[in-house]
Amino acid sequence: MYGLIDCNNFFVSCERVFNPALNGHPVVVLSNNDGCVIARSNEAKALGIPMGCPAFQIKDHTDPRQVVQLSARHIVYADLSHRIMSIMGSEVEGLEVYSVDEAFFRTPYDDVDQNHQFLARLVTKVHRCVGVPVSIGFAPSRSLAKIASHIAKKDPRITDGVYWLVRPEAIDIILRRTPIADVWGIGRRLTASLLGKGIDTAYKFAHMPSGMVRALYSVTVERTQRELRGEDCQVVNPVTIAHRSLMTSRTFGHVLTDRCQVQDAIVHFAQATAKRLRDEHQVAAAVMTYVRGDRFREDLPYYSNSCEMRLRTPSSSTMTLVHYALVAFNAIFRDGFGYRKAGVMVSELSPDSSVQLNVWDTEDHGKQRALMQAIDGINQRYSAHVVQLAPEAGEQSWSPNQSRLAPRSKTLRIYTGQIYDTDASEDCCDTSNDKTPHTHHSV
DNA sequence: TCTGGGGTCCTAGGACCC
DNA sequence: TCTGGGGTCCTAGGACCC
Repeated sequence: MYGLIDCNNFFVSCERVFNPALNGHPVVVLSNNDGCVIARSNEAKALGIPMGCPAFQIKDHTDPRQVVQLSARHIVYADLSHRIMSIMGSEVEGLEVYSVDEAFFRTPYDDVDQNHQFLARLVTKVHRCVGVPVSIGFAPSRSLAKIASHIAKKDPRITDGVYWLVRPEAIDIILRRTPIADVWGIGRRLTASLLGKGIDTAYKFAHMPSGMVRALYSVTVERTQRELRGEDCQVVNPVTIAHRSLMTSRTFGHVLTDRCQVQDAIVHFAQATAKRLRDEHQVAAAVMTYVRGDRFREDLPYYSNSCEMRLRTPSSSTMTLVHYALVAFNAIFRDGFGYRKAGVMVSELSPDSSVQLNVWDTEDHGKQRALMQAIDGINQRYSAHVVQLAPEAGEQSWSPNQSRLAPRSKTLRIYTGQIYDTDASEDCCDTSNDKTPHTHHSV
């Protein structure tokens, strides 16, 4: 059987770890540009604030002064996630980290009650050690475990945070109560299509003829259907497996028209992507740059384009990737338009241990690799951006807005040996969101 | 005034091959 | 008048996820 551990209101719960005064209040965490709501506390959900709600629309749902709005601090969330996954990894077999706040695993026992007791203790342990509340569901398939974990989270009668779906009669009852839109893998388009055919519950979907599902939709949808019938056939690609592509992109704090400013951003994104690639010990055979205008501004001409470059030899060198990202950028940049977002993506990744050198390639890859290792080493030893290839102005014109970072007094806390200092300067609002937690000393 | 940032997989259709 | 039948590979775009 499969279990799914799911953190409750994850980003909000992380903020509450560092500021317990937030408990009991409606709290939302905002996306990178303080744009939309990406996490809500139960109190915020009760006020009717939907997921993905643009921040400026919160007032449509409630008095915005009632709601604590916080800029996201993904570095902090990633660290807490890592702690939770470490605990899980040491307690269960076959942990598949599916996202920052979710992981599938194999339940350790054959017996349902034994599993239940074991997992209830695990819920308590994670909460006690990390401070983040979690829920666990378990069932014969991952899709059913997902439904079970939602029930564990939502139903207040489930006090120990664990819910299981194993007996066929129980599964039928729950599937009849589950709206088709709540099924994992059934998004907006499929929901609309299925509703049009009178399929409004997970139960009706599970009992459609398989051949019809396959013919109307795709193998993915058919797999989802089989999962609801208790068959284990979902192919999960956990993030612990190597990425197939990596992307760095941002919405700018405001519309940019100057070529140099957008180019600065591209250089920054390419550098960041190259570093992540090296951290994963992978190389890329293709680099794509894209730019686009502001899709919400109807008063400006909209332009959007992308260009992909193939590398002669797969690489993770910052110099190489920046070079190709800029060649692509120069191919698509047009004067006279406003730009609101841009990004760099690398794809066709492979392990860096097996780079096949191109006969016609004249670049010296050995030297580049040694240089990259040296730079990464210096940056790791000192602070993140001591050595950079391209000069970057202190204040980047494209920096996203992040005006709602938790105040320093609320974030600087000693936490099991680490000090988080997410807002280095007390007076000015530092918009850089790349601060890493520094380990100053053990406590 | 203000609308995120990553990822994955699948399918259809065209180019090309024998 | 009559105009094959498979294959494979690649790409763009759609749909989904958190």
